[in-house]
Amino acid sequence: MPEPIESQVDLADLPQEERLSRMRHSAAHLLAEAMVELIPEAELGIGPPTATGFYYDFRLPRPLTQEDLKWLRRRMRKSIGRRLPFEMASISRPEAEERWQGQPFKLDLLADLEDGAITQCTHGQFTDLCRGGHVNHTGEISAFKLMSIAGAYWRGDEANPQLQRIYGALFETEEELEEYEHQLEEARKRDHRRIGRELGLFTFSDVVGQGVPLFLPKGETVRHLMENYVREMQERTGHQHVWTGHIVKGALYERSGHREHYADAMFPPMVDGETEFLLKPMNCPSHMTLFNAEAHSYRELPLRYAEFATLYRYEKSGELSGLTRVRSLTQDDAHVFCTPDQIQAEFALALALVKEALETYGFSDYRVALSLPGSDDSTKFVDAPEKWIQAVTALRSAMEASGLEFSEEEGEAAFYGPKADFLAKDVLGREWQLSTIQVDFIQPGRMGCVYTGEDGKEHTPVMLHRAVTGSTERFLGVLIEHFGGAFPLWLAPVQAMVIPIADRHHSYADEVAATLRQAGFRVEVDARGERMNAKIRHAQLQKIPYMLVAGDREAEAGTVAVRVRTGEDLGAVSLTDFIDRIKEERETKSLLP
RNA sequence: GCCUUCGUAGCUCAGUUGGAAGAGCGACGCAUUCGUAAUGCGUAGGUCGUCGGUUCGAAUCCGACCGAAGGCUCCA
Repeated sequence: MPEPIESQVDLADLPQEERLSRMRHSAAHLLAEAMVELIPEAELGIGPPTATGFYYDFRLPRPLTQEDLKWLRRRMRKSIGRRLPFEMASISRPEAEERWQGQPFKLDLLADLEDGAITQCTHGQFTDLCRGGHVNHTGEISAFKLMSIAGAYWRGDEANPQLQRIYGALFETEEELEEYEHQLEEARKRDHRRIGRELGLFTFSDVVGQGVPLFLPKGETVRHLMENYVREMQERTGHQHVWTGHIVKGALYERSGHREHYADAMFPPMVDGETEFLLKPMNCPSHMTLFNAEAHSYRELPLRYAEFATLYRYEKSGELSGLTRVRSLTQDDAHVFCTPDQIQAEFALALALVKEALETYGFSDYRVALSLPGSDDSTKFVDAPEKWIQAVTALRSAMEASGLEFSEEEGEAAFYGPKADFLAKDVLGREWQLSTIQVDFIQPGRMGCVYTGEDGKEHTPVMLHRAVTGSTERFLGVLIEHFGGAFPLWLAPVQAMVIPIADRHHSYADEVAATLRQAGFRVEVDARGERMNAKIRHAQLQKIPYMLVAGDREAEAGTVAVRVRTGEDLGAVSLTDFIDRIKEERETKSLLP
């Protein structure tokens, strides 16, 4: 017989996170209950809480519809109204196996549980295998909504059956739920794919192929500015830029070890007689080849190679998404060859670059995840225990020296070494992995990289991999959403729109534009046969930082009437004063307006 | 790659039970020459994603393929 476990809690005493998590998990139980009623042959997977709600996975004889979601929600609400207690009980393995006979996923879960640690949870007529964490009764479940239906593999493994997952959102109050839906709506409005089209930045075409973004002139302008910024930063910090082409012999990646680990993610080879070429999916082997082209002394180290390289990765078709997940990407990649003693200083330098860049772009809120090798999976990581210890120790002490907060994540390292990944929060609070710094004790040895040390003997350098913005495409996608398309002046593809009020002001408008261009600004004149109001509206929608209205008064006085895209009206400003203002903004990379 | 949904004009979207392809915005033309978020009138623009099938007849029903979105998985 199941043995009851007392689990009364006073919800008000719990921290909000815990309270929400209990409500969300409990709601998942109601969903499963409702599903079993709707489709009795449903096979149940798992139903955990998530950051915004919960989900439950089911194997079903038919696809779910939107109508089903409505029905399920109504059924769940009914259970809430009944204020049914959630009763936890301990249960023996034979009893559990008996109860979940015909529920293959529950039996699968059961197999992983220790005897004596098997518990179930019952509310009303429904009992689920469950480790606990509920509210006291169904009436304590608050505002929720069933959001979407998605496919998900059992235990997240492609080799397992695919289940249907229902996602729900749950918050403590209706207002918070609405707020969450509002946030989703805001995110949709800021979607970089939508803004990219509206602002004429980039496009995709099935004629060219999946996952290859095509940049229109305005989008290319922004890309170029982003790259220039990193290039300038790299030059001033002792990096040397290199260039290594687009294809590489397959054999090089066999030697480096990449082919073994990433074969699935490379495009199929091009074959020329006996030789296979691959589209370059990463730069490290090319940069190590460059390193090997010359003899190196310890006096030259650290040697920092940087490249803006277009890489090609065969992402599976279902993984592609706008600019954030593409098949052709440009990496602001750098490889630093150094001695073990220099790791800490080089890491600090890389960190300084990353910090500066993230802050310049207005990502003031970011955290660092230290990705370490897992203890169990020997195939995923190169087997060289003492080198891993060395690399992890170096990275950890460098992180500690930096004073930045960081978390450690097991099993997330690259095959050749640990990584420090930078996760930045955008204005909507979403987290994006952007920059990365990695320590590599493995590849330089494999590739035969050596330098002559002070002792006159050959030594293998350590290599740091580092990307400031990661992929330009991805970073741009994130930036578009972060700024909602309203780029700061230094990045804006069009920095000012001159708006002549009537045709007779065109020549003055052209003069104004010419003067600004002379000062190095990107300016357009709206010479359409439209009214001034329409031109202002157009410039506003294009998120152009400054609108310069040019009419009789301005032409007379040699001024422009400046409207900022925030709506602020600066009134008549002399052209030289205006240029001073935007020069200042450009030089400081100001985040205003 | 897999699951679900979707694909109609440059964009956003209507299009009833299978019976003559529509609107708004944008583009273009003409008129208007205007003071801080949409001037008026007109014109052009579609092999209804592609291919095949069912049918007297397909945007509509069926199949395959291509592409997109949301997930799962992965990310040097």
